[in-house]
Amino acid sequence: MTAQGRVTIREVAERAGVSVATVSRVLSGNYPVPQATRTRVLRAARALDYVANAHARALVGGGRKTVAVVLRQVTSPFYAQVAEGVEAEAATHGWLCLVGTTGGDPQRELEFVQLMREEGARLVILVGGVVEDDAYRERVAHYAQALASAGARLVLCGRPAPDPDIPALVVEFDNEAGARAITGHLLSAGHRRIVFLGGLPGNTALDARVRGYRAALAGHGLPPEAAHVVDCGLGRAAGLRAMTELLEERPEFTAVFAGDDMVAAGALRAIAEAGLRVPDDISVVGYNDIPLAEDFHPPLTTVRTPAEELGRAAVRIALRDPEQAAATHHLLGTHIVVRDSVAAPPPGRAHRPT
Amino acid sequence: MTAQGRVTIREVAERAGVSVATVSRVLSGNYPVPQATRTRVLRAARALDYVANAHARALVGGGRKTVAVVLRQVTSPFYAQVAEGVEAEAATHGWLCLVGTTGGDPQRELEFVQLMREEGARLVILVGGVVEDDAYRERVAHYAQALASAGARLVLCGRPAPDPDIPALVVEFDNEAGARAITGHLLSAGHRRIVFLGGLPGNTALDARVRGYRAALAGHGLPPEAAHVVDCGLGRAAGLRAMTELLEERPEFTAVFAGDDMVAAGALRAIAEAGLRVPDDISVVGYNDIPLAEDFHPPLTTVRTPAEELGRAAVRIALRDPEQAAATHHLLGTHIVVRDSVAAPPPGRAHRPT
DNA sequence: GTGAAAGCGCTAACAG
DNA sequence: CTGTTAGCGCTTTCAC
Repeated sequence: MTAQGRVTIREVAERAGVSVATVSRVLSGNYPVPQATRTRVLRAARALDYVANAHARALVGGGRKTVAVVLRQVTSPFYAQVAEGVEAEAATHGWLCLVGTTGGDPQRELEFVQLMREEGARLVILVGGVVEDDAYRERVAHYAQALASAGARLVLCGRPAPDPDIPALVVEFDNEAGARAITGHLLSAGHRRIVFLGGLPGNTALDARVRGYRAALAGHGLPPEAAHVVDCGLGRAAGLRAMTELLEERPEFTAVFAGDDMVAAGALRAIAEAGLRVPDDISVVGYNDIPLAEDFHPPLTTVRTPAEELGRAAVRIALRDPEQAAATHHLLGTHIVVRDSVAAPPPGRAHRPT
Repeated sequence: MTAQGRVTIREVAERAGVSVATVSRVLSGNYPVPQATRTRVLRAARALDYVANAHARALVGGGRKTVAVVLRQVTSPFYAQVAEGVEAEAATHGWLCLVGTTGGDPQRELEFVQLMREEGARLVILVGGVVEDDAYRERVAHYAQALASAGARLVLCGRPAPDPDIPALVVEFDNEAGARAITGHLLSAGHRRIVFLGGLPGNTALDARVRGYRAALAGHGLPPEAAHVVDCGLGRAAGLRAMTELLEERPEFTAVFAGDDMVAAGALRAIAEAGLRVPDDISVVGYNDIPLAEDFHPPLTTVRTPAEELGRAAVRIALRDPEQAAATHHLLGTHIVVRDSVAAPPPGRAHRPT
């Protein structure tokens, strides 16, 4: 059994001396029931500490609405904030929130989505950039179609819809604009040799940032060769390693644009270990403005992506207008938060040609 | 309906030209079925993209095992790690993991536990210290009893069992020992005026740390008045505010023991804003060793509490030996990780009497 | 007003 | 080997 000694509606009915139908009516509260019986039933339920069986309820149709979030990991500050946003907004609407993590494994993602179909989730939210290959497109198209045919909806947060007529709602940040802006900030400070640390070719979020970075460079009249992208991927460890190598091999840059704040953390550490100072010797900027970015040394100038708002928006939009929401694309804005990790390049190194 | 167009087992049966029982049997795989029919059924299920209805399954007994974690918030690095541990261990066992957040509100905690009872969760894990008052004790006793009578189990992570014979499993860190050790570390460096920042009277985790702090002081032959506990509560903002005030009013201390790493982050910032340096002017230690603690300025010396392991242990122990596990108390060890935020007190201030 | 009864989709006897 | 059937706990017509 689902639970050995669980109290059922029948026992409540017996104790209250009414039928199960009456108990159901009282508990659902969607049907007029005279005050007298009402209290009798309530008292019985209270006494037995009765809780309804959610599965039975779901089976017959009145189930609790469920939203599922799928992320790579909850320990990433950024993902955690998105999850919190989803959870908070879901709670607001009285929905239940399921969280699943995949560790970045497409197989586990698939299993989890399958599981959510079984559980009857009405909303499945996939969070985070991915490498967008054919396998991905096919997989997501399948999710969307399967979910849709069961009356559920798919939301992609920060990852692209594989096909415009796939019934999926896309909500993401304007990565390209954000990257363009922060690169512009570096440019304005006088930097010309800026390396982008943390590329991840195929990953849509990172690719967009790289695009924005290149666009800003070009917009400033710099030649395409001025761009220097290091494809080390994300994470503090990657940033630390890549920056260390870069410092040894080709230190002819004055600023670093890290793919996200964790990469920036690693880069900062590498620079410190090399005996250099930020921002005096090298300027560094990040992306996302995670909660502890201002506790880095020095406090990090970065792009603020309101992650919790992303999560909230995802469920809000999906719930607000189901029909219209499908197959639409929502872009959330970002802005720069200036702290202490950017300064003018050191005198001898500014404007130095390639 | 639970979902408009959801494919049911009956449709699969029809398409495969067998009975629903047969379909159920091949899908469950717990009953011998000849290869021929087996493939026919599988093919039909595949073609229809059938997924079983988890609620119907749960209703009849074969439901998926579910574990629920309840935490204050997922954006706290520490809680996030615990949640990740629970999720990972649950996934290992093929269990589903539900995450609920309360924002610290007992009312929401109660609602969530109720919800988990409805959902038929077999394991409910409450994470994080709380203020232990009569209301709390009563509430938890009720959870435990209700869960137990439904064949489910309650696990308290980092919070005390209200009563030894309440059927709840307790798994937590030895806060007192950890606090004693790190205070000892400060003492060994020569500090005698150490303030504990982040007390939260009634909160069992913090109270234990304060006890460890006092014990270490006493063990070093210092009088009880040497202890100075600032009850500012947890969080970066609290640490920042409290430290700022402290620096203005009573700067006669040489080291700070922050209740956790977030408080330490705030304290560090306050000290920097006051124009003082860590560890030259003031030493600072934290608690928990969150992932970014080494990116603070300076890298923070702190107590490592393996949070993910706490989460894993909670489910592992609960699952391993249900009978024995109930009403037992498990203490997980911690250790100091030394980084750069502690030094000897500045010459003029060491050993200065009260 | 309230009860009896028909399922929701599935599994597990129990027959055949 | 496979089909029939009886529920799991609940909501919801449909009668009384």
